[in-house]
This record gives sequence, structure tokens and C-alpha cells, in this order.
Amino acid sequence: MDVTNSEFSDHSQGELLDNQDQMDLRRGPWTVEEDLALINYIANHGEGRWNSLARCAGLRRTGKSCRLRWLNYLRPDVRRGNITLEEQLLILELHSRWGNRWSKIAQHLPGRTDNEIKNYWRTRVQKHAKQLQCDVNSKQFKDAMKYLWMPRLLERIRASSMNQNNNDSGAIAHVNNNNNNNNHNMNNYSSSVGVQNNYRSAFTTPDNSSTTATSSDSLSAQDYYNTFHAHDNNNNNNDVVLKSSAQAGHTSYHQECLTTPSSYFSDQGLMEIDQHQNNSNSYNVNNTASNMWLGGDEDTSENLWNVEDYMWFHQQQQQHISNSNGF
DNA sequence: AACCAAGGCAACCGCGATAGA
DNA sequence: TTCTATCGCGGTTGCCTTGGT
Repeated sequence: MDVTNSEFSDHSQGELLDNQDQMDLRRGPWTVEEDLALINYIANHGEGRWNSLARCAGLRRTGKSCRLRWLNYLRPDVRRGNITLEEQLLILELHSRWGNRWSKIAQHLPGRTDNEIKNYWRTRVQKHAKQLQCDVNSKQFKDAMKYLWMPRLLERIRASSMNQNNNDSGAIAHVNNNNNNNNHNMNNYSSSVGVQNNYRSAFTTPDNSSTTATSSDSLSAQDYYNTFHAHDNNNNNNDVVLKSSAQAGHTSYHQECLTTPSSYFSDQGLMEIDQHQNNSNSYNVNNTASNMWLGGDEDTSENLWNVEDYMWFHQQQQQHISNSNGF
């Protein structure tokens, strides 16, 4: 497919090309030949100066297009394949702190691009908000992520880690998605050194950039690692939810979460713990309901919600509405 | 088998920031 | 200081795949 760009429109700030160049520019999917040309050129000359690079490499593409293709796809250290549990957890946490600062979030997920994380967020996370009929930026949804989704991810990571430790053959350990297409490195890594090290690895910032981050920005790899290992390393972490969940082990998630002092679906910080416990089963990982979170072949975020969660979520919403109305 | 809708993702677009002449 | 070229980010689009009917 040779989609010639006759209407190239990025003339915003100086990226002006003469008419002939515009006529010659290609857009749309990259061909193998174009990929090879770009790879070869960068291998020999390095990256940067993308417009001139595109010309010199003989590519009928804009510099922007070349840069994007290189950064998001051709770079040797870019990781393909599905987002792991650890990465999901990290994305949720970082997004709760920084919002849609995709490139900033991507800096903490080595090999992942901002585009990939953004797509993940839009397709997976926002889908849940849609299903819950609430805004992705609403407090309700953020709380649901914080108190349901993230603890559950942590538990799954822990469970996978335990499986890994109990099965040296690695037959059960599938923290990384079974459907990974070409993520051989991560699977091998996970199998060989174990999930916990994998987790540690996932939180290692690229090229030591964390050392230059400002204090307010630097949610360090060690912070996450400490959080994850809070049950072993019970110090220097103020994230009550994560810590309590990590400490919870095989106890009810909801129970653990609800006993945190944080506010939950209520302006006064009151939680209807009893109501919840009466109206829904607790999520002990030993029971059937919760095993679906841990033992399924699928490893997607979709599995982190089930019918009871939705019911519970809406109960909390109704409760919140009632409280707001003074009932 | 054919059609359609939804989801996923690569690529594009617009704009602000930055560098340097 | 101003202007231009380039970079990089976040939002959006559109194509391809997949699953359901």
C-alpha cells in the first residue's frame, strides 16, 4: 500500500516542506523496506535531526514519522507483547499520581512506549469505567482501582511468585501473558529468575534516569519494591492500601481494603463495612470466587473484575448517593 | 460463509517547548 | 530579542483483527 500524502498538514511551526516534497511523502503503515532503511541508517549514523535523517536515508517520510516509527517500534530495546501484571500495577499507580503523563509513566516501564501505555489505558482501563458507568477520572473509579484492582494485582503477583517458588520447573508460573507473541525475553527472564526479580526489574528506570529526577517526580523503583515486599520489609512506605494488601496475604481483599482509614465512597470517610460483608462474599483467595483471579489461563486485566465487584461497586455508589442526599 | 460491530493498536495531527542562529 | 527548525507530548483517527450472529 502506497499511501501518498497529498494533504500533509503539519505546517504548524516551521516544518514546512516544498510542494514537491509534500507530494512525495508517504504515510500509513511502514513497509519492511522502509523499516530496514531506517534501522540501517540509524545504525550507521545515529538518531536525531529526524527531518534530515529521513531525507538522507532515502525515506519518503516526515522526520516525525521516522522518529515515531523508531521510538515506538524499531528501537532494539522496545518490548513487545502484553502488559504484565507488574506493569499494570505500576501504570495504575503512576497514572493515579501523574494523570495522562504518558511519557513520564513510560520512563518507569523500561521498553514500553508512551503510546503503548496510552493505548493500554484507553482500551483496558477506560473500558472498565465505561462498564461501571462512571467517569474514568471520578473518585469512585479511582477508588475502585486503588482498593480493588491494585490490591488484586498485588495478590496475583504474590500468588504467581509463590507458584514460581513452589515449582522450580516453572510449569505454573505464567505471570506474563500466555498469549505473548514475541516477548521471549520476558518469559525467559521470568522463568529463570522468578517473578519477584522480574518485578524488581520492571521498576528499574532506564539508563539511571531516576537519579536525575526531581524528588517530587521520583517515585523510585525501590519505593515500589518496598511496597511489594512490605510484609517482609515493614518500613518506609506510607501507602496504607498497598501495604495492608501486601500484608493481607490470603485474606479478604475487601475486608482489608475497607479497614483502611482512607475515605471510600463517602465524603466523611465512612465505609459501610458491615453492609459489604453482609451483602457479598469476602474474597478469600481460597474460595472459588476468588480463584478465578488467580488460576485462569487468561492474564488480562479484564479478569480483575467480576460480577460481584460490579454489584459491590454500584452498591457503594448508591450508598454514596444516599449519604449525599442525607438519607 | 458472509456480514457487522467492537476492540486493539499503529500512525497521524496539532501544539507547546526548546535550541540555536 | 526574534525567528525558524526541530523535538516531544498528548489526543485522535482509521485500519485491521476478532468475535458474534
